[in-house]
Amino acid sequence: MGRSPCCAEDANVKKGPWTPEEDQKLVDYINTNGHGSWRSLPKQAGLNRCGKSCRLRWTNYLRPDIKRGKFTEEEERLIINLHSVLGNKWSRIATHLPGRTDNEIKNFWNTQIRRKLLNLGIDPHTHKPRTDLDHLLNLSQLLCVAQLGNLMNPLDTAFKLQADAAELAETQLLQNLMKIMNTNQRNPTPQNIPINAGAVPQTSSDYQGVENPLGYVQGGLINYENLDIKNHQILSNSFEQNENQLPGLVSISPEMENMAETAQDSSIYEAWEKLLMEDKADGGSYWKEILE
DNA sequence: AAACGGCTCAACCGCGTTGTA
DNA sequence: GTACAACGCGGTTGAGCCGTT
Repeated sequence: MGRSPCCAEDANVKKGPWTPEEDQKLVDYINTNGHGSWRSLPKQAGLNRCGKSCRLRWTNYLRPDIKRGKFTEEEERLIINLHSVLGNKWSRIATHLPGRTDNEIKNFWNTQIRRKLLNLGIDPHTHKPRTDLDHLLNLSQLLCVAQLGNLMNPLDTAFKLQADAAELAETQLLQNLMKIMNTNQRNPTPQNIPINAGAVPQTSSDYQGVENPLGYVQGGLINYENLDIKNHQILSNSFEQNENQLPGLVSISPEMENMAETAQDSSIYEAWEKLLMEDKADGGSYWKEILE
């Protein structure tokens, strides 16, 4: 079934940034009459805009309960946790952050959180450690530093921190490999399919506990706060606590999950090969020992 | 001071969903 | 059950701001 494009009947409707006068008209009208039908609102409010544009302006900017200013750390944690469960369901995420709009959260995610996670070696889509080659380029740099660090005074904290980061990256890679090995050894049976694969929680009780951001972060998701490489605050204890608890919490369709798994597997093998080559070139036996 | 590039965020676009006749 | 209108959502765009060269 086709649908006519929004405002197609009136090609002369204004687009682009709203003026203060337009804002005032919209606010005055909604305060007096409520928004009612967005389609008919612009005409009644004396605005040369389409209803969609009015709705967006109101919900994302003019609504009185909009919270302005920077996101707090608490909000940031909550967004990450909710995103790990809900994916890009920005409006669903926004319902848990009073005063924040889906658009605002989406922008915040795309411009800041996403980059932060990438820098920490975490895939922002899966919330799992990255295993792509770009990341491995950084990894090999870290490995060099780590090896240097071993030669230096162990009390040299800057080197030690970077060495910790390298070790963390290595362990995460190893963990992924182990996972793949385990998966490949078993025949895929329906019991092996995660119960929640492809399912998006429909009620708040479906992600009970997620709204307790601290509990969730400490319990399952990588505690990226403690991995804040930028601020040199890697806490190896917290990693030890979490290293066996990297849950597949992202809800994607089974087909997508299979695709992602396959793609991830091949890049992990490539990464693995690269690390072995490097290890061999260094005459080391680190990975051999781990495997044994 | 000017040019440039990166970043932010308001706004738009297109599609899926829902409601109604 | 079908057709259509309206709404809502997520992805994308682009103007403007800001820092760097």
